[in-house]
Amino acid sequence: MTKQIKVESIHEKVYQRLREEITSSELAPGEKITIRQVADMYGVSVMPVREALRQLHTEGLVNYERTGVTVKALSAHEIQQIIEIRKRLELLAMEWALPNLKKEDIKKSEEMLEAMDQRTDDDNDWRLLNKEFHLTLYSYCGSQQLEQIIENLWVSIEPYMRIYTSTVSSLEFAQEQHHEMLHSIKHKNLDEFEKLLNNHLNHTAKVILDNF
Amino acid sequence: MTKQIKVESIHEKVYQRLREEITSSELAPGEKITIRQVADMYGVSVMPVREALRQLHTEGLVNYERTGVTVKALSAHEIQQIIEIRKRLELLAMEWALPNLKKEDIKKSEEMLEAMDQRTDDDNDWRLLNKEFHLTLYSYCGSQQLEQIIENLWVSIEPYMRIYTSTVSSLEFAQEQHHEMLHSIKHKNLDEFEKLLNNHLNHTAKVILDNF
DNA sequence: ATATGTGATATGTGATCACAAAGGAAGTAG
DNA sequence: CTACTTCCTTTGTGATCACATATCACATAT
Repeated sequence: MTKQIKVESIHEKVYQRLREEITSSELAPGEKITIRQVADMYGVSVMPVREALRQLHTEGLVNYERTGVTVKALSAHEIQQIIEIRKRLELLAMEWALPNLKKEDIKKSEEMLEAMDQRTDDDNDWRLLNKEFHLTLYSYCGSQQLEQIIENLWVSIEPYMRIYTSTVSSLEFAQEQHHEMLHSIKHKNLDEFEKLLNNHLNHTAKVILDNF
Repeated sequence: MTKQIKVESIHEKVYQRLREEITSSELAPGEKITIRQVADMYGVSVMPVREALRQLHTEGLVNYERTGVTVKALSAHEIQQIIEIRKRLELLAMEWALPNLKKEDIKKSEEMLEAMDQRTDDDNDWRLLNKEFHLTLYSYCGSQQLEQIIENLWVSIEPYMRIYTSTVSSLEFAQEQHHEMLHSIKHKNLDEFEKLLNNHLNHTAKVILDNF
């Protein structure tokens, strides 16, 4: 038996790091990225940075322009569209996940929610937990492809979620909705979940767009 | 006024070429790709090939394994799931496209369909036209993101569409469905379109999976 | 003073070289 | 004859160098 060693290549690390910086808005939408600058900053050559940026470009997080690379900026309309797409796909994911969800899985999600209830004072913490909460539920859908698409959509609007999480009342309202959604999941009530999900995402969109 | 010159970089060309070879099954699912081999074949260095493969990897068309890169092979279940995702997203695309479709756009699609009627004897021709027919309609949806996702899904199962297009009776049946779908679009009847689209994709899935 | 042309800088792209790790082949011990 | 070890080949990865093009600044001419 060989112990699988996690060998993470440099371009993978750079990719993860850049992606984190984009989603956390350390690199703001529209900001310029230069390959050599990133390479120097991380103490690597330009090669891994190029591959990382190429991947981010394919995922739609950065734009290659005539000169330089910039962090992709979304219009209000695009954000609205992405949220609409999420409605459809996250419903489908839960549709597929429901039969696979065991009691202990739901129990785990409930605990996660309770942990989040205690973190409504820290945007950044809550934002990460929120992502984990949703994506964990969808991960039971049994489709790599669907999971991947949903995560990509999630990541692409994550820079704008700061607008959402910076409103304290939103977080507490969102937690209410989360509890209701999990309740509907517990009772395998997909129609109810659909309504709640749509409300949840409508509210998310509204808060973001009102403060855009 | 500057006349935008289309400067296509080498990695872009390699990407297009490899993607075409994969979707047309010249490179079969599971087949091994080596960077240097591709580089030599196209008379370029390994660099552009690496970037092209990285992009294809992000799109899910190739796998990076411990040694070598292979063309992604889908299971029957994955194909079924992708088609299910397509149902939801293509319905959404058409929902958004309907208000934007002008009479002349529909007229153009009708002409495309009629051209396809004459090509049911040539799988490959018909396959390309079929893709163009559908994606052109969706292109009016007004969402780059949605278009991109749909095209990616389309491309990822395209290698398996040969199974579908190699059945002559399928093509003629598909054409009937296409005419019906376009008819419902012409009359802005989204509910009807949804039914037809689902039937169309169910049939596609059935033919592929029966001959898998 | 403004506009145009020219040169310098910045930056993405491509080629080549070197390296490390994995897989396979061959040789040797039991 | 089998199994294990060793060496070589394959192959992806990363670094460095060279190049082309776009942008910007400055100078010069009208």
